[in-house]
Amino acid sequence: MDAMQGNNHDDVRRHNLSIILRLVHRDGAASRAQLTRLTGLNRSTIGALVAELAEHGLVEERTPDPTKLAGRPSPIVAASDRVVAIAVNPEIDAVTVGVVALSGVVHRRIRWAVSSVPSAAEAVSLTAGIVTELRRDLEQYSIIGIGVAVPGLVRASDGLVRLAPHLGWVDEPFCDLLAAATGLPVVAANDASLGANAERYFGAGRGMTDVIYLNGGASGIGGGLIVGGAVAGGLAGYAGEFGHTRVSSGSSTDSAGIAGTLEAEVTRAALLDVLGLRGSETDADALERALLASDSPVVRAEVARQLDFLAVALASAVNVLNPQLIVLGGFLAALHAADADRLSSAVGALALGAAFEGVQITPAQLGSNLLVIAAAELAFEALLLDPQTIVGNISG
Amino acid sequence: MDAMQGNNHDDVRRHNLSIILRLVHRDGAASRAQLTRLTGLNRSTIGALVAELAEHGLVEERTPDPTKLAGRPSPIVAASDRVVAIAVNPEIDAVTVGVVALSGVVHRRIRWAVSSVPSAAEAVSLTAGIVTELRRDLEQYSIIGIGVAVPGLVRASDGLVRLAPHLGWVDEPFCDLLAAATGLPVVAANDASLGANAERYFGAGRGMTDVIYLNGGASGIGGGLIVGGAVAGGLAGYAGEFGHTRVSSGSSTDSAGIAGTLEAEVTRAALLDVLGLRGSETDADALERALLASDSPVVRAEVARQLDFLAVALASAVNVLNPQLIVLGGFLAALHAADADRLSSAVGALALGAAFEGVQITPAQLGSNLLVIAAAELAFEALLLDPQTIVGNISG
DNA sequence: ACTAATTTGTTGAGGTGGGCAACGTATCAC
DNA sequence: GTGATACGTTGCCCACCTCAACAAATTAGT
Repeated sequence: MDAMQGNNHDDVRRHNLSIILRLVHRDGAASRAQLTRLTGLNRSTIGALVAELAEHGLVEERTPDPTKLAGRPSPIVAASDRVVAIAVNPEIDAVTVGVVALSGVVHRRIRWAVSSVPSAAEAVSLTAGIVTELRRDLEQYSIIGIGVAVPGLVRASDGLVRLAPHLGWVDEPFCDLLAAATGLPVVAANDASLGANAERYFGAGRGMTDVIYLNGGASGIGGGLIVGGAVAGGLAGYAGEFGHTRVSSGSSTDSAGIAGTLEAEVTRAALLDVLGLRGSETDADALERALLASDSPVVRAEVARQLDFLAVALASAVNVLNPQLIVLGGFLAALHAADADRLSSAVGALALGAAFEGVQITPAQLGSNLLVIAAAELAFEALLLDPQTIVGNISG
Repeated sequence: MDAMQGNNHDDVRRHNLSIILRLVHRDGAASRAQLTRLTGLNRSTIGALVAELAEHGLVEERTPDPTKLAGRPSPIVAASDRVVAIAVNPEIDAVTVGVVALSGVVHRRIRWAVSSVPSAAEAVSLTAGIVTELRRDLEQYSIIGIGVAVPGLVRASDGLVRLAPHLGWVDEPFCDLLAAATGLPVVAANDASLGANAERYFGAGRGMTDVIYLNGGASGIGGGLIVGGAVAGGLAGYAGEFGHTRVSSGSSTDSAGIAGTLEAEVTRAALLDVLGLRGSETDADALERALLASDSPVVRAEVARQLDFLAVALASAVNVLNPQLIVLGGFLAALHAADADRLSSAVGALALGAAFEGVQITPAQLGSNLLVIAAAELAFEALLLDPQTIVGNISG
C-alpha cells in the first residue's frame, strides 16, 4: 500500500509540469492553445508552466505556425533538442550507444562491434569510453542519464541483470558499474519490455493502452506487455517472456530447456534453413524479402507450421489479456508478412470471439532505432515524472 | 491520451478524501495518527478531511483503543456500517443478492433459487423485487448503488453482457434494465475479474500488486488478473480467460469449441466422476474432503493429470506476467489441496526460474462471500474515487 | 498524587498555485 | 480600415495544505 500517498500543492505543480512535458515529448510539439485543451488547465496556468519548463531548458517556444484560423496565433511548445539521454544496448556481437533528445531526435547511434561476446565488465568499460567521448561533443547539451536495454531478465528494483543467457551474464550489477564509471544515473530494463513501450508511444501502438509485443531474435523470442496503459513488469520486472509458452507436445527444447515451447518451435534458424540462407548475412528485411519471394512448397509449409504455433501462443495471450494490438518485431514480422491472413485466422480460431474482436496484428514500426529510442525513454522517465527536481541536478 | 489530465485544487481535495476513505475501507479502521503517517499529510489536514467524511456519514470516529503508549490517544476512524452497496450475482440455478457495508460487513446474503436458467429479463425483475424488499428494511442506510458479478464477458464501457454462455445470455443490457427497474446506479463486470480484485484486497492477496486468480466452476474455468496493482480488464474488459489456454494436443473441446484447452482437460466433472460423486450434491468443500480422503489410484492419477495440465497454463501465465501470487478458487482449490507440491514443482519445471522465484500458489480465502464482496466493491468504486460528489447524490 | 515526557488534536496564520475576468494583441475576413 | 475571433498577459481571489504554537490525554517515574 505504498502508493497511498496524499497530495499537497507541490504534487499538483509537479504533476502538471510532468503532464505538459510528457505531452510535448510523446506527441510532438503542440501549441499552448492545444495544451490548454488537452490538459483542461487554464491558459494562464499553461503559460506559467510552460515558462517554467522553458526556463529550465526543457522546452522551447517557437513562433506560431500559420494556421489559417482567425485569432491570435499560439506559440508552439516543443521538447528540447539539447536535453538528451544516452541509450545503451549490449548484444553478443556489438554494443550500441545512442544519443536521443527529449524531442525524439536521435542525434547519434554508434554500433561498436566486438569480436567476442562481451563480459559485463568489458561492456561497461567500452560503454564508458564511448560516453566519455560523446560528452566532449555534447558540451552544450544536458545529459539526463543513461538507459540500458538488456537482452535478458533485469530486476526492476535495482537494475541487476539476473540472467542474460546469450551474453552469459548472471547477476551482473551492470547499472551500478556503469553509474560508477560515468557518474551518470543509470537505469536498465529488459529490451523487449522497453521495445513494447517504445512501439506504444512512438510506433505501431501509438495511443493504445493494451498492447502485446513479441520480438523474434536470432536466439529466441522475447516480449513485453502494456496493460491498462502501463508497462507490465510483474513482481520483479521479468514479465513478457512469451517465448516459453507451451504450444506443442513436441520434444524440441528452447534456450531454457523447456520442451514444446514457442521458442522451440518458431525459430529464425528454421526459416533460414528452408530458404537456404546464412543467418550472419541475413537481416530482418532480407529475410522478409526472401520469404515473400519464395514459392517453394517447403518454405510455405514451414511458414505455415510456424505461424500456426505462433497463433497458439497469441491466442492464449489474447484470451488472457484482451489487447487491442499485437506488435510483431524481428523475424516474427517477416513471418507475419509472409502470410498475415493465416496468422490472423488461426488466432481467431483459437481465441474467444469477443476477446479477439478488434485485435490488430501489425509489424513493428521503429526498425533499427527501436532499442535506442526505447532505452532513452527509460532514462527520460525520471525527468518526465518530476521535471523540476531532476533538472536541478544536471550540469547543463 | 485521455488520461493526460491536469490537476487543479479540487482534484487535490478529491484525491485526499479518496485516499483516506480507501484506506479505512480496504485495510479496516485506523487511527488518525496512523492516517497521517500512511498518507504523509499533515495531521491538521487529516483532521479536516476526516471531519468532512464523517459529516457525510461515510466514516465514524470511535473512542481510541488503549495502546499502552505515551501520548494523547488518537481516535479510530472506521468506514461506516450504514453506507452500503447491493451485490448481485445471477447464476444458472439462483440469483444471489447481498448487502455489503463500506466497513466490509456483509449485512445480508439472499440466495434466491430458480427452477430454470433465468433469462436476463427474469433475473432483472427477480433482483428488482428483492431490492425493493431490501430497501424497506434499509431505510436508515445509504445505498450507494448496485454491483453485478456476471459469469461471462461484460463490456467494460457500458456493462453490456456480451456473452454469458451458461446463462445463455447474448448482448443483454442487464445493467441498463436493472438501473431502470430500481432507479439505482448499476455497474457490472466479469465475476472472476471481480473475484481476483476481492481476493487481492480482502483475501489471500492482501496488499499484492501482481496476482493471477483462477476459479474453477461447474461449467468452466474463469480468471482475473491484477497487474501492477490494477485490475487488468484489457481493451473491452474481457481479460482473464485462462480457461481457453491450450495445454494439450488432445481433441476434447471446451465450452467455446476449442480443443485441448485448460477448460477441456481440467474439469470438475472428471474429478466427481472418478470419485463417484454427484455434482449437484457436492460443494467445493465436500469435493476437497473427498479428494483428500481418497487413496484410490484412479483418483490420484486423475488429480495428477489435471494438475499437470493446470501447471502448463500457470507456467505460461507466470512467464508472461511474473506475478507474486496465484490464487485458486472453486474446484481448483480442491485440486490444489489434493497435491500442492506436485502443482508447484510442475509449474516450476515449466516456468523460467527467475519468473517463478517467489511465486506463491494458494487457495482462495473469501469462500462463499467472495462474489458478494467482489460485486459490492465494484459498486463502491465510484464512491471511493470521489466521496464528495457521489455522496451528494444519495438519498440517505 | 504529582511531574515530566510524549504523542496527538486544535487553532489560526501564512503561502502556494490554479481559476477567473478584464484587457491587450495578433491574426483572418470583408 | 473595421469587426470578429482566438489567445497571451496581468492582477486578484480563493481553496487548501503546511506550519507553529498551544491544549489535551495518556504513560512513566518518583
